[in-house]
Amino acid sequence: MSNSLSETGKRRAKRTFEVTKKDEGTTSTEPSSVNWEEDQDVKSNDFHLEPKRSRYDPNRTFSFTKHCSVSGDLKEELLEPEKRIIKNHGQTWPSGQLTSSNNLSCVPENEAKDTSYSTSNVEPCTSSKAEVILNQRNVKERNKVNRQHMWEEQQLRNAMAKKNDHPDDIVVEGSEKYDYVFDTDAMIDYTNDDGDLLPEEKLQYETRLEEALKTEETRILTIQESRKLLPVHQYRDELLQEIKKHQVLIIMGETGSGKTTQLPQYLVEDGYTNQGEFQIAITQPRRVAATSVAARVADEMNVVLGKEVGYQIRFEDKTTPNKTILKYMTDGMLLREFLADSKLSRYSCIMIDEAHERTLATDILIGLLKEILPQRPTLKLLISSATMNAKKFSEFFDDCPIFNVPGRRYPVDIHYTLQPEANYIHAAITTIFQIHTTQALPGDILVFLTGQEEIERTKVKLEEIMSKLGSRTRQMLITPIYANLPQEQQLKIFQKTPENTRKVVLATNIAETSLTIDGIKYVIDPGFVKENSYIPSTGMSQLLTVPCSRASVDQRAGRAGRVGPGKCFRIFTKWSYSHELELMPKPEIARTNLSNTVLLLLSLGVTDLIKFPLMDKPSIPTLRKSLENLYILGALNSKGAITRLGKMMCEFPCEPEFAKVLYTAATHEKCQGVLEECLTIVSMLHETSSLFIGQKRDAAASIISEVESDHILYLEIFNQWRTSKFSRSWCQDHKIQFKTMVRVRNIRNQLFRCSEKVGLVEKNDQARMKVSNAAGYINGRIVRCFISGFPMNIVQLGSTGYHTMGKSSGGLNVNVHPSSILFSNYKEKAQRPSKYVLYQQLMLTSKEFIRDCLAISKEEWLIEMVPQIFKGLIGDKINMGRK
DNA sequence: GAGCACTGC
Repeated sequence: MSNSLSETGKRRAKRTFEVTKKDEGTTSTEPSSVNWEEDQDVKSNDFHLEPKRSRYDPNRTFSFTKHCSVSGDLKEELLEPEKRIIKNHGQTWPSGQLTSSNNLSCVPENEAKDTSYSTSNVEPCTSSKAEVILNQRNVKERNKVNRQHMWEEQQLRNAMAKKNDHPDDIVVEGSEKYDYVFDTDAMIDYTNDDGDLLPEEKLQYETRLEEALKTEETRILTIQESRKLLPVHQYRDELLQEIKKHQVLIIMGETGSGKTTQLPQYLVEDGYTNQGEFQIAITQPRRVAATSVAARVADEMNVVLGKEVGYQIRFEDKTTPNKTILKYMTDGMLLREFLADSKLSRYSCIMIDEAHERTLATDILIGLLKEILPQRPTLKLLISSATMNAKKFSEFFDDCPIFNVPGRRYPVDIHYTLQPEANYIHAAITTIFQIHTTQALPGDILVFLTGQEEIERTKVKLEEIMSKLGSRTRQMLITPIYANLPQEQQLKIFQKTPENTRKVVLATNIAETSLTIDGIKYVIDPGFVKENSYIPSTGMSQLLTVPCSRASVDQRAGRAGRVGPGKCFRIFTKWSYSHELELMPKPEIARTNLSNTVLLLLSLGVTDLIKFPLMDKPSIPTLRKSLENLYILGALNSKGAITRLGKMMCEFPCEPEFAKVLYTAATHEKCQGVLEECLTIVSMLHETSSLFIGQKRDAAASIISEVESDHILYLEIFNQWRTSKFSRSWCQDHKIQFKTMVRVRNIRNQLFRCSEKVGLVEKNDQARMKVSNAAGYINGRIVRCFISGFPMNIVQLGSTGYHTMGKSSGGLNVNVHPSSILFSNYKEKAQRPSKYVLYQQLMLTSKEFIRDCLAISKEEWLIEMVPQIFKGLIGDKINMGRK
């Protein structure tokens, strides 16, 4: 085993050298280099590229250049191995938290000097399976089992002593020994070549190793054992005591501490479920987290998923009544449970996980929970949060205690640019090539960009440069990832990187929290993010590129340290990090439309919205706008109290505007009988951003030749798909994402069941018998239903194009987005623009765009459906025209 | 003639 390892090491070392040499003189095709400053707080442990003199100067800066000029510092590195190890050792692992998964940290300090040299020079991620397994063993056991290992160490010590005797032996430039020292894997090679093992000793060694491996594997597979290895384990009793003492406890812990999986089990063991009488709920901001964690905990507890341990997310309830004691769920799901049981009486304990992410649902949940705590003195509340805002949570819950559980992560070196870079994409590309040409494989690169367009552009640039470089560098696998990328292409990032290739992942902040990519060693972070915010005065959203918060860039950096020590290159200055960046991202509640939330709170009996406890209060204009919207929809009466219609809207898992559309479709005398159609359109509208593969118009043309609105196109798409028996091939033929359509179908089914529950289906069926169902009539009725749901989203054609209506937001000029069917109808087919258009989204990107548009062909429908708004508006206009 | 970050019920 060691032999093959050393062979690889040798080969790799050789290769690295050659590439470095060959690359000289290719500067013309290369972008210029970026200068980097290293973070003062975190010292570099194995970065070979700094100038020699400043090696241990914490304030140093260095230039990170493409050409791997191997200078004297390499020698120094070799001569001072212990210094290196000690630095490594004390880096990020809090003392007392040393665990067996890192072979550096688990060695006691005095032992580290002697033993770690060999292991520290074998990158954990390049090791063979056996190495990996052995590395997970704690050191005492390792020494006991493997005397051969000690022998190896002795050989290494001897080797080092020899080297120190003749320091001048190490000549770097052009030396034959160069590749020997350049790649640290070669150290293993030395041990074995120098070894004079007798054949029987060798055999003995190998048999022992085999045995050790086997027992090790079984040990690792023992779930109960591995549970004990998690950092949270040693705090078990202390935690349970604190929970007993206090009603609310903030758990401050980083990823990898095991709190999400272990803490709920401790609570069960401590009797909080009282033999199945009570449940414990653990909320997560994302569905995948809820399902995957539940599966793992079921495994650990050795029960069937869905019985004692289950999960509940939208469209999927994997719990068993009277049996499930641990329930993992999305935060939105628990929020909706308040509607059925406002005391949450079936739970003895609720854990809000990842609360620092501050999703809207989390914020509302903890507000509601704070209110019911006095009424439920036995209810325990655990809030788990990252370090940065644990204190804020504690203050919110009347200074409740904070319990710190350290995490488990590898160290990540942070590098900053010396000056701000004007073009961060250019700088990112340069950095990618700096890493690619100078750093050993394996070690994939993750680059954080802001959006789809930027990612695609960067991908093209990278491919251009790679084709110019040709065979002079190693292969590069460029994989984009963003939420709207079709599923099949998304899966590419999880494929194993081929031999002698470096994977470069170009990602949006989907890679920040939502998904984890193995093998990432380098992170490049320009420090920007696209942020959506809501402007209540116009009802418009804007999507702006803004600097990330410090919490976000730290989270991104952490992505480099999941499999082993990593490096993060930030394309902004250290000064900017500490002076310009916000500490935390803006919570969702401060930048979103709150109609839905306000309606929910009102239906739960919260009448004073201003006094409702929230960590960050939404702005008064946002609240006022929400109340106004709800009043126009008829969800509130003139006194601000919730109406029957409002209560019904709450039942629907969608925006109240959509619920109003469905209500109108089933009940309004002018447009009854189109509930089916409206259910389809409403469901489709939830998923339009990831519906098409490629251009929307191409897909549209293959489905329907003439269509007057996006809404009718969506209806047609779903109907044709249904006719094809929901087939995958139909989707492929028409460039539609199958996965998205499946989601649409799920949403539609759920909304249908909901409509059934509140009696809308029955009313609709009765009406349907009486009215004409010719296509033209149906379309007119659909338009009217949407007018009643979105009376504020209607624009009027004026001399300068479309502008918004209404008293407060009137007069804002907007553009039909080029992705809309209306755009091509007007511009390409030269159809006469409709005088009024209803839109689903008004968003400011490069211009004010309206998306998903519905042409309103008859002015009188406006007055007919929402007279309280349009009688005045349209009447006024006519009068003004006469003057 | 643009180019939408990410979640959730």
